[in-house]
Amino acid sequence: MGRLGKFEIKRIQDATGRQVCYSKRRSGIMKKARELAVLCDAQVAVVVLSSTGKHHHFCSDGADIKGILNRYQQATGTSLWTEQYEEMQRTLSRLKDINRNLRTEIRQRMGEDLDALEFGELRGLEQSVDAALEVVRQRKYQVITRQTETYKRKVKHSQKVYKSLQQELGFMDNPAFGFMDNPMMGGWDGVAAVEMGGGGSEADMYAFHAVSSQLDLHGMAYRRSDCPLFG
Amino acid sequence: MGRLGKFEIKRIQDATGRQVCYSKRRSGIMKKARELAVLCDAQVAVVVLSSTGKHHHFCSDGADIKGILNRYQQATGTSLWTEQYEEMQRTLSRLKDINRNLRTEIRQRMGEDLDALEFGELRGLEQSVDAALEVVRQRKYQVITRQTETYKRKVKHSQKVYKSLQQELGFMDNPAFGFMDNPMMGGWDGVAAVEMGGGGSEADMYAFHAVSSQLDLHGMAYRRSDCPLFG
DNA sequence: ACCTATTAATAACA
DNA sequence: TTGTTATTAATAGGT
Repeated sequence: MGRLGKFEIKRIQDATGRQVCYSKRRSGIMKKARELAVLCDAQVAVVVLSSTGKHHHFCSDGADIKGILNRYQQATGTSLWTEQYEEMQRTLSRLKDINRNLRTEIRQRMGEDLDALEFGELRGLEQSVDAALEVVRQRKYQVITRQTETYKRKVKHSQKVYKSLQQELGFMDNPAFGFMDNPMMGGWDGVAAVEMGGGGSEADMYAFHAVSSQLDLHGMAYRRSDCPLFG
Repeated sequence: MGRLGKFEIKRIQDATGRQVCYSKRRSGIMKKARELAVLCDAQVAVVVLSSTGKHHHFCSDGADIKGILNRYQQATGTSLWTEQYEEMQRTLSRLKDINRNLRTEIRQRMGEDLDALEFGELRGLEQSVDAALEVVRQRKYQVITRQTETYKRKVKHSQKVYKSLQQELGFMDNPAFGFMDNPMMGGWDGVAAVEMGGGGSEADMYAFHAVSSQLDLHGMAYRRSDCPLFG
C-alpha cells in the first residue's frame, strides 16, 4: 500500500521516515488490536518500545496488562515470572523449616519441650549441655582473669607515673600524696567476689541479653495467600 | 473492507464467524507487528487470548516476551511483578538474618564463638546453661524412672500370669518351673547402673542425633545474581 | 482453505 | 508533526 509499487519490509534508513512510519503503524496496530478484541471477544495486549526509548501499549477492555499476562502464562505454561516466584517460595519454606528446627534445638537446650525426646537423646543432650557449661565457665574465668590482669597493669602503671611525678615535683616526703596500695582490695579476688557473691537481684542484672535479643521473629510468616498472583 | 459497505466494530454474534474473524485478524495483527518491528527498529510484543481458551503471541526479533516486558516496566515504572519479587527478597533476607542469629545462639549455647561475649553475657549464658542442665537431668531421671516402673509392672504381670498358668496345669510343686524373683537384679537400680557406668565407647552410642540432625542447611543461600530479572 | 469485491491502511508527498 | 492521495493490503462474506 502506498504510492509506489514495490515496498520492502526492511529497516527504514531515513530516521525521519522511520519515525513517521513508527507513528502511523503504531496507531494502526493499536486500532487492529482493539478491533480484534471487540469483534472476537478476545484479550489482547500489545507493548511497543521504539528504538528512541518511547513506549506505548494497548490492552483490551477493562483488563490490565498484568492480568492478561498472568492469564497468558497460566494458559501456556510459559513462565514469565512464575518460575522465579515458585523457586523463591520453595526457598522460603525451606528457610522456615530450618528456622523451626533451630528454635526447637534452642528450646531443648534451654530445657523446654523435652517430652519428645527418648532417653538416649536426653542423655546425649545432657552430656552436650554439660560439656558446654564447662566451656562457658572456662571462658568466663579466662575473661575475668584477663580483665583483672589488665586492671592490675593499669594500676601499676598509674602508680609508676604518679611516683615519678612525685619525684619530679619533689613531694616525695609528703605523706598526704601517698598512693594507696591495692585500692580495690586485691584485684582478681575482688572481682571474683562480686561474681560469686549475693545471688539474687544483682544476678538478674546480668541476664543473657545479647543472645536472647536475637530472637525477634515477629511478622516473619509469609503466607501464599498474601500473593495476588495466586489469590 | 469486505463485501458489504457497512462494517461495525462490535462483538460478532455468530460463533463460527467470530472464530474465522479471529483467525484472520490475528494473523493480520501479527504480520503488522512484525512489519512495525522490522521497519521501525522497534521491540514489539503482542499477546492474544481467545475467548475459547486459545492463546498466541508475537515477539519481535530475537528478544523474548519476558525481556520486552522487563524493559517495558523499567521504562514506564509500571510494576508487573517487580514489587512482588522485591517483597519476597526482603522476607528472604529477614529470614536469613534470623537464621544466622539462631545459629549463633546455638553455637554459644554449645560453648563455641564465645569471644564476642562480654563478661556479663558470659555470666548470663552460664546461668542459663546451668539451669537447662538441671532441667534436662530432672527430665532424664523422670524418664528412666517411668521406664523402670513400666518394666517392673510388666515383670509382675508376667509372674502373675505364669503362676496362674502353673496352678491351672497342676505344676505347682515342680521346682524346675519356678519363676525367678527380680530377674534383672533390681529394676531401677539396674538401669541406672547401665546409665551411669562405663563412660566411654558405650556413651557415644547415645549421641544427640535427634537435635543436631535438624541442622542440614546446605544449598540455602539465595543470591540475587541467580535471578535473570536482575542479572 | 480459497476467492474477490470492497474497505482499510499507509507510503510518499506537501 | 498532520493531511492528502494514490496505491497496496487486509479482509468479510461467500464457495
